[in-house]
Amino acid sequence: MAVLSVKAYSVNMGIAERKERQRAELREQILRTARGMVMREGFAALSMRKLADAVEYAPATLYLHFENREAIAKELCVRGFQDLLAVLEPAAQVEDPLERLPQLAKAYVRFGLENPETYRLIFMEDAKLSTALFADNPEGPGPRSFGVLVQVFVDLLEAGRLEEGTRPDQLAEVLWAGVHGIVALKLTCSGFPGSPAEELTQVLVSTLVKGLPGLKAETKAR
Amino acid sequence: MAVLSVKAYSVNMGIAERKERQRAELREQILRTARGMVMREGFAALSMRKLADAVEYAPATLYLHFENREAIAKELCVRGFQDLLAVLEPAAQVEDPLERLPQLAKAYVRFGLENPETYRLIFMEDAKLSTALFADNPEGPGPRSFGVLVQVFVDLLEAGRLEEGTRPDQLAEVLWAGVHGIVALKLTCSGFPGSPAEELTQVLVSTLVKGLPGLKAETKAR
DNA sequence: CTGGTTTATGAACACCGTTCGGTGAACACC
DNA sequence: GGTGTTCACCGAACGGTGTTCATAAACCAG
Repeated sequence: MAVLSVKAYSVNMGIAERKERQRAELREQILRTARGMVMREGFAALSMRKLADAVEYAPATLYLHFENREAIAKELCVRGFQDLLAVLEPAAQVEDPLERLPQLAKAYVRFGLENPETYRLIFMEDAKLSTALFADNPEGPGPRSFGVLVQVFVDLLEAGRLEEGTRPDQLAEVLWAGVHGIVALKLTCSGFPGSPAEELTQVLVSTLVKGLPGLKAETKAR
Repeated sequence: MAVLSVKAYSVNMGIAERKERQRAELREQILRTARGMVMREGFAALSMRKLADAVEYAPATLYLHFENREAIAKELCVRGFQDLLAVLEPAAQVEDPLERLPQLAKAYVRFGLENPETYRLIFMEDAKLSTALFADNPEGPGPRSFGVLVQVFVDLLEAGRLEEGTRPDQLAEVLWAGVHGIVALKLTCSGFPGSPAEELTQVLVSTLVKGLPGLKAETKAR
């Protein structure tokens, strides 16, 4: 009886494991397919029916794995953000903060321009999506990657190279706004012909660091 | 006969004028209603059917005045941009460029946060929409308002207060990216709790102008 | 083999943007 | 005044969307 029970238990577990695995596999396949469609045609072009067609299931089946379309978007959001984080990682390793800063900025902008649809999904689609990255989990990927930016200024501050009382978090947020602005404008206002994003990134960083080049504060200089 | 034809002509004109006027009025009413719906519930919630209901016409009638939904969006885009321009106008009048700069930035950010749905429509919805503001007309409202930003740095440069060879257009674009980034992040990443937008704007401007506060360039400061 | 649980689905609902053929009223001409 | 024409307007339809639900099939435990 006890033995039988153990056997049944182990068999159950094997079957349950396999089922669980298959379930996770299908979920993964759905996400992979969805990701491909979003990267190719943008999130707006991702329809549940086309997605179901692509994975060769009925549309209703998708709802056994995701609450709705937005849940898929959220998941893709998280994964896209992880990719962004991965791109930032190498730059974050640079020791000198003043060297690290332009590298981070450059990597960020490059990611945005090279993965436009992913970037749009993460940062430009819906406020509810980025919530999954920031508000939901306290130590989620969102705050963690923001921490990378903050660290630049913390390091500068701790080395006594920045004025005391300066707030690293504010500087980081401004930097973030700057690089995001560059990416967002390039992605959205394609009609406006400005300088290349790389140049702008350089100008942004160097101006943030050193201020306006050769600025004379006097009102009248003559 | 001649008189009759003149009379007919004048009557025709009167009728034609009235027709034209009524046509323009309806078009305007559609746009006003659409604008209200967008400002209240966002562009995504604007449907041709609801819009038709609101103006008390059949959906098909809307297509007698606009090619499609996107054409309405484009028109709303242009009008929203004019509002933005109007908000920027007073700040643009400030004489001292170094005083004008923070005022422009402040006005811009304020507009974005006070008119979130309008701002989203203009700058975050679709690349095709902003095309109507920039690429389409060479001296349209888009380039004109960008010129306001450029002017700040042109003035500084012409007064000899900026290093020669500095490119005002690039600085203006960076500034634009900065304020746009602040607005966009606040609108989209509402889950992320950062500093208030006004503070960020101040930090952005002062950092762009003066550089990092008290920065020491030496790698080792001890 | 039986009963119950999980998994998948077809059909439906309520929307959406857009098109098209028809209708009726206002107009122009004789 | 009668007649032909133009034109704003609309009902209905097409093909699409996200989502739900009852039904059926597959599976597995006892």
